[in-house]
Amino acid sequence: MRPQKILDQDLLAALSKVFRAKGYEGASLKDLAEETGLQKASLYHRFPKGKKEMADSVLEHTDQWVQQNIFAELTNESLKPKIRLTKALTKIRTLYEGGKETCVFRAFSMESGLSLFEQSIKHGMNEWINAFNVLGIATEFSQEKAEQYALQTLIDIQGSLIVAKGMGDLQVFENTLKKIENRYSQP
Amino acid sequence: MRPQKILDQDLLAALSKVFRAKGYEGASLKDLAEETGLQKASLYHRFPKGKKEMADSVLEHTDQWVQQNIFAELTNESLKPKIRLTKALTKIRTLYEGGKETCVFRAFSMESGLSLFEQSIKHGMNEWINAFNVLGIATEFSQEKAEQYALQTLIDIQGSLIVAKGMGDLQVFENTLKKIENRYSQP
DNA sequence: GTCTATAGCTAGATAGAC
DNA sequence: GTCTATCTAGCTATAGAC
Repeated sequence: MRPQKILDQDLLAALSKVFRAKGYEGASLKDLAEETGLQKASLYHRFPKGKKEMADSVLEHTDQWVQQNIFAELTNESLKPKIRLTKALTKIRTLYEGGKETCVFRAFSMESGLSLFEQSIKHGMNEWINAFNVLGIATEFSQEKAEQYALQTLIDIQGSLIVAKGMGDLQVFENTLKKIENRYSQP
Repeated sequence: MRPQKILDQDLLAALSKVFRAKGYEGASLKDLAEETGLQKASLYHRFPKGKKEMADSVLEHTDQWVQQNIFAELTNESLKPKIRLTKALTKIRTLYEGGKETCVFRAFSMESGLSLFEQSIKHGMNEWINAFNVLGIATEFSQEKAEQYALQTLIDIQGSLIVAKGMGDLQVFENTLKKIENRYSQP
C-alpha cells in the first residue's frame, strides 16, 4: 500500500484539463498520464474501466462542483436574486477561467462521444436550466418568462464560449456574462 | 485516366458529414473512406497531403457555400433587409439541417485542432459577423447596435446548436432563428 | 483514378515486478 | 500504488498493380 502520488481531487482536475482541451477521443492516455504525472498503468489502477471511466468521473466531479458552487448560489433563498446571480456569475467565470476553458459538455459531445455521454450532458443541461429557472421565478418573472430566460442564458454561455475561443477574444465571454446580469435586473 | 468514382462536390459533402459528426481527430480515414465510397488510398490520390488537406478543403468548400448562399442574401442590396434575413435564415436551416448537424467550426476547434484550424475559424467567424453587420446597418441600426446584434446572432446560432444537440430538442434551434428574425424586425 | 496490400507507428489496455 | 515492459488493434500514410 504505497501512498497515492496525487490526490483524487487533483487527479480529476488534471484529467479534466486535458479532456476539455482535446476532447474525449483527442485526449490520449499518454496526454492524460503526462498531465497527471502518473504512468498509464497507474491510471488504470485508479480507473479500472479505463478512459471512459476517467471521463465519467470528470463529468461527475464537475457536476458536483457546479451544484455546490453555482446552483447553490442561484437557489439560495436567504439572499436576494440579484445578489445570488452576481455570486453565481463569479463562479461561472472561475469554471471557464474567464472564457479560456471550454465546457465539458462541448468536449464530450463531439465525435463518437455523443452516444457515450448524451445522458449525462442532457441531464447536466437540464440542471442548468432548472437552476436559472428558480432564479427567474425568484426575480418575479412569469413562469413562461423564467423558462425562456433560463434557456437563453444557457445558450448565451455556450455560444459565447465558442465564439470567444474562435475569435480569440475573451471579452466576448465577459460581455455575455454582463448581459446575463442585466437580463435579470429588469422586471 | 479512369473516370472519377465520385465528383469533387459529392466527395466534399461526404467528408464534411463525417468531420462534422466526429470532429477532426475522431474521424478516421476508415470512416471517411466508407462514407465516400472510396478506398483510403484513393482519398490520398485526391488529397495528397492527407487528412489535413481533406479538412482544409471541407472548410473552404463550406465557406464558399456560406458566402454564396447566406452572406449573398444578407448583403443583397436589391432587397429589403427583412426579406434578406428571411431568405438567409432558410439557408441557415439548410446548412445545419434544422439543428441536426453541428457547425464545422465547432468540429474543428476541439482537440489539438484549434492550433490546426484557428486561422480559418477566426476568419470565418469574422465573416459571419460582417455579413450580419451589413444587415444591421441596412436595417438602420446605429453602427454600435449593428455590431452588437451581429455578434449576438453568431453567439445565438452557435449556442443553440450546442444546446439543441445536447438536449435532443431541435425546437431550441428553430426558436432561436425566430428570435433572430424578431431582433431585426424592431427599430 | 482506383484498387489491394502493407509499412510504421501510436492508441488503449494488461502483466507482473517492486 | 506505482512502475517498466509488452500486447493487440487501430491509426495515418505509402507502394505498386491494374
